[in-house]
Amino acid sequence: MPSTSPTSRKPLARLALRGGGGEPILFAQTIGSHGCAALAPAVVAPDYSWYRTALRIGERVVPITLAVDAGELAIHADARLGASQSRAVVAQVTRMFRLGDDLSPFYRAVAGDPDLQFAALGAGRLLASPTVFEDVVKTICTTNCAWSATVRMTAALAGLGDGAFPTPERIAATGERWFTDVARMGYRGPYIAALGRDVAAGRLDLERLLPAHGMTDDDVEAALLELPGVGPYAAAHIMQLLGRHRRLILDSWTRPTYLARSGKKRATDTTMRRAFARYGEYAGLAFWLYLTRDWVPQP
DNA sequence: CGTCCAGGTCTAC
DNA sequence: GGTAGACCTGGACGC
Repeated sequence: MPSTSPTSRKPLARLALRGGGGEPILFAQTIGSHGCAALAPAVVAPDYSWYRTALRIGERVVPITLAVDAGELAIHADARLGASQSRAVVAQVTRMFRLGDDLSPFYRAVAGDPDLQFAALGAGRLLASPTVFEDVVKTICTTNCAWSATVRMTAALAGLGDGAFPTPERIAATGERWFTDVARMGYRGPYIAALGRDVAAGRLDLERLLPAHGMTDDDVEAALLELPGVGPYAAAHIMQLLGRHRRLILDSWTRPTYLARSGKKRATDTTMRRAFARYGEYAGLAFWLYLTRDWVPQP
């Protein structure tokens, strides 16, 4: 982990910190947008000034560091790459930040909203992992356990992957005992092993859930709910990372946090959904930002 | 040392 | 379709 700014070397690429509608993107708010973004092999700088993870470019593992340089998103790669490999890095970073997504309709919707208008400065992009597979596995590792267990399980998984998150093939080639006995994932072990096998064998294509493939929210949710270990909470969480922002993430952290933020004594899931329904397709994003607005200091 | 539960899900009614 | 009970793990409690 670099202890100082990594921007001393020439970046591999620099991308505009603008979304698909020309709206601004705050780097710190994005890399600090949710807890999973900081799970291994990724590292978030304590002051949110850089973000580190590793990509797979063909057969290679390419560690990258992202930071803001002269108002742009600078990508530093700890490896010498050819032109097509560099393009692959840029494509994956573009996907992680979902630079093509246009959040400006959401920003217009929160204008004048005392709770959420802060977001229009460039918050609300929930950082995705390099692959949907990584986000699905990590999300399953958040279920029914303390956050410390999520950190432990995902760190063990990252250790399988030569520096990057392990491929489905690598997981498929690992005995199921490893997940339970070494990674200590309990009953989640068989779920993760089965996911790796199904993706590696081509029976399951998680990357098709990306917005580019034109599926409806309902279809994506149904496909996610088919996955072992993915229920309503996990599906909503993964959908947020896919840029599908309608579903509210409802779990043992968001529910009490909503009460604390709103000052209400109690609120059912239906009450919370109704309270954010006016944000339409951004209801889940509005809910998440309402709960996490003070995570990263606002500029 | 036992019980409870944490960023839930699955199976069986 | 809605609701108990079980489920790995390990840290936080109460006794």
